[in-house]
Amino acid sequence: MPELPEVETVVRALSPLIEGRTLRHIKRADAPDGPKYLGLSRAAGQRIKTLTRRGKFILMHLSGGDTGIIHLGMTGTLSPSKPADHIRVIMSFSDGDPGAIYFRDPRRFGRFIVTEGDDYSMLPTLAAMGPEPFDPTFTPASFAAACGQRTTGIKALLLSQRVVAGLGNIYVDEALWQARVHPDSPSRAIGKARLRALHKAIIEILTRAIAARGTTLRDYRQVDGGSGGFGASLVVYGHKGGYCPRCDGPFTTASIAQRTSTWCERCQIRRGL
DNA sequence: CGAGTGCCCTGACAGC
DNA sequence: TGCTGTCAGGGCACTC
Repeated sequence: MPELPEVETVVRALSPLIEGRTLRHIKRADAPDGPKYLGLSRAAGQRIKTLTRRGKFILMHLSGGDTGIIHLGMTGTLSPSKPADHIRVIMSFSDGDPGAIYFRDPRRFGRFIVTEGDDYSMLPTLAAMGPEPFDPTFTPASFAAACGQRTTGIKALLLSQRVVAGLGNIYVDEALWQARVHPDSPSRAIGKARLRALHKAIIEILTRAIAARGTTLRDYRQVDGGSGGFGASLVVYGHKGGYCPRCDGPFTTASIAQRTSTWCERCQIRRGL
């Protein structure tokens, strides 16, 4: 559930708490390392230089040159106060306050991997990640070029992270509605005008969602436990059975790209324009 | 290599 | 009340 705005909100809150501090211990709380939890012990003794975000991944840049990579999955949270249950990783610090950061993840979709240097090969999605939506290289022209090469439906393409980083099910549906593009449009069949509109909608919606500190549906929480404020601004996501505020057409809900999708069949078109 | 499918996992919720 | 069944979905392994 955490998508780019939620992860960005977490990074902004967490950075001042941990940047510049040295990790004393870092360990799994409930089980030995598995494929989703690798190399944690490498990070012990290293200082966290900076905390950044790439798509939905959180990157801890360590003084020894290694990188701690955290993905919150569906239900992951990072918190300075100790959760009651489902703690997966504990990072403790040599001194200072807070004394530790807890990674909680009830549904176990999250990951926490410490790599040597910046070797992302064990995380293929991160390794093949498209441009950040706010990066100057993400332009209408570059977006159109990337879409023009693919036969996949636009929703599947956006969820793949390869054309632009950070979108998940919520913001994809919102951006497609705003740009009047059908989620099942073959990406190369979308006309220039709507591709341009979609590029703009992606940036606009993510900007607004970050300003609202993300969307809280069920699980996502800010570092301080608070909820995100973007939920009231959602037009299509979660509005199954509702009506389009633009044309009054009934919303359609069905599975597209293995995700529950809601759209307006009347004003979101499949090809052209 | 691109495209499509199944799986992981557990809490929330609906229905009986 | 308490049980059962369904749903939520990001990323990855796997197949064709």
